[in-house]
Amino acid sequence: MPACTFYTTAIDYTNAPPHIGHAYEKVLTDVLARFERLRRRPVYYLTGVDQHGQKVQQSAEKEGLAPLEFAERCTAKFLDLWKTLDVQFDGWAATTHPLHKQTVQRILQRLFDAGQLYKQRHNGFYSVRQEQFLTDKERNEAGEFGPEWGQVVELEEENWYFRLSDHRDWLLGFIDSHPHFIVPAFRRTELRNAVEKLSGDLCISRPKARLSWGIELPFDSGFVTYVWFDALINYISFAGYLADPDSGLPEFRSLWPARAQVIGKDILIPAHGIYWSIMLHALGFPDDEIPTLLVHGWWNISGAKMSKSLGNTVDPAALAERYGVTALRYYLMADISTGRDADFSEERLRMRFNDELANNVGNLLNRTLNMAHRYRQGVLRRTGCQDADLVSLAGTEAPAAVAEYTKAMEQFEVDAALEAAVRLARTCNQLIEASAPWKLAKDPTLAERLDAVLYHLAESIRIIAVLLVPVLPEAARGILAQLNCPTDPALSDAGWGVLPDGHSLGAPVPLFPRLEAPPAPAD
RNA sequence: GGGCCUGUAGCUCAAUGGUUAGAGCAGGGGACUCAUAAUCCCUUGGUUGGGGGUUCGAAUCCCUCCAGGCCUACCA
Repeated sequence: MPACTFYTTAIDYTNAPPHIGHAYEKVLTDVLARFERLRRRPVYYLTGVDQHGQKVQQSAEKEGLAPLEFAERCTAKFLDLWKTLDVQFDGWAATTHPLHKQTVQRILQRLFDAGQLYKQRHNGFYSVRQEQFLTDKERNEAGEFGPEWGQVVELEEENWYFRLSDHRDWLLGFIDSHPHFIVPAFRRTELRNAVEKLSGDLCISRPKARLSWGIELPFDSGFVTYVWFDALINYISFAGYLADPDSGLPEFRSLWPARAQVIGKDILIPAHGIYWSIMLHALGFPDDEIPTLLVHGWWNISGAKMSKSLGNTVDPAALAERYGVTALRYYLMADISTGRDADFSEERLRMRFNDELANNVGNLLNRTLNMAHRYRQGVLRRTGCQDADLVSLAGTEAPAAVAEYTKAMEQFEVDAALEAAVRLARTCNQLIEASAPWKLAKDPTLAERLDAVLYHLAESIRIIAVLLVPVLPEAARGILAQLNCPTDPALSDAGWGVLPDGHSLGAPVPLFPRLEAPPAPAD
């Protein structure tokens, strides 16, 4: 076990602006990392951008920019978004970084020295316009390459290959003996079937004449390395693998293996499940240092896959602007079951925010503080009251919620974790109705019961706030501030009975103003 | 063509092969007043996509069909 919990995300390609899927993955990983911080465990969260490759080179040319300039401009959009969404990462993996290049070249040299790479001539049909080789799947019904490919020539080209298929049997055995390699489990089946059919090696280079925007092979300057040995390497290069001692990068041994590498379902096969795991194996990583891949699903737009060509992408920055970061983060974490797909809907975003945060949690805080001030000048009293409903809340329901929450978070099921927290709030609202503090306040003989109810409510809300910290860092701090509690709690503070006798509560200020639907466009 | 996933209440989802298939929201009825017209209680609603099979027992396992989604398709 490494000293530090390490999470990585896929790095985003700097060819197009971020959409809701990018935001989801980074927020999900942010929540997992913040959960570790809540537990006061060391954590390192690495995310970044993939800046090389042909599409960046082409897009840059189109706009008359140098590739780096184009990539940096797009990178800035991602960085802005992460700041907006409170995504708090520790390491930033930008593949144009010199230290990354250095590690990539060291790794390539190693594999070259170990005989894992070889050069081979390939003959095929090449589209000049699209700058790519064509395979039979590009042929149309007539068995020909259509006009969309422009001029197609038969071309012979040399390239470098990685001996992928040598490791096929190892990977099959590894998948079989490591049930937690892929989360969720059904993706593991899918991967195994794909590996069974694996044949052939992996082309890892492009001749510079065709693609110059990349990292040069250290043993053959006529080529740059293609995406796999560039982008995938970020997970270890920025974690300090093969780095010089004075590089300023983290100590690799303290991070590796990652607790989970968070990726989308589209890049499990073949990129991460096959190429990446075999790359690690070929580099000499033992089986217990091949990290878990946490494979998340997609946000679809009314059932359809989101894509630029359909024009149905969702801009996360605009959503954050319209509804606030709290509502957006909550929705992204609550309304999808980790690993599965979900339908994105602004209506559901508003609904879940209003029902669960405004009406349930927010209003609970608000009414509790109001009653405490109205009946007790905001001062809590710990009493010896042993009424069954209160004993049950303190001894059973609150601890059960914390336990359920913790278990769910450890299994990356953020939606289930949030549900546990929200259910505790619902229990508190029920307690208020059942105990009717406004009636207790009228009867001096029930003063002790009133104090006990108010104390139990405040304690429960405090615990709920602690549980909400990873998903809603700002809002949780807001709740704790109104309770006059420290705003950087640990998970251990979610135990019962932290508030002392005589504790003064702050003034109630609505934290989750209800969201209204935007006016219908007048078209 | 090969593979994987999904199909359960109007919606979003739960249910190690084991009581009468549950919860939130929405809908209907009622209560309360501390509160962000919030909350609380009661309630309507299901041939678990269809059809076979295994079992004392199936939403769950097997076969098959239907619908939707995704990956992959001798590979540079």
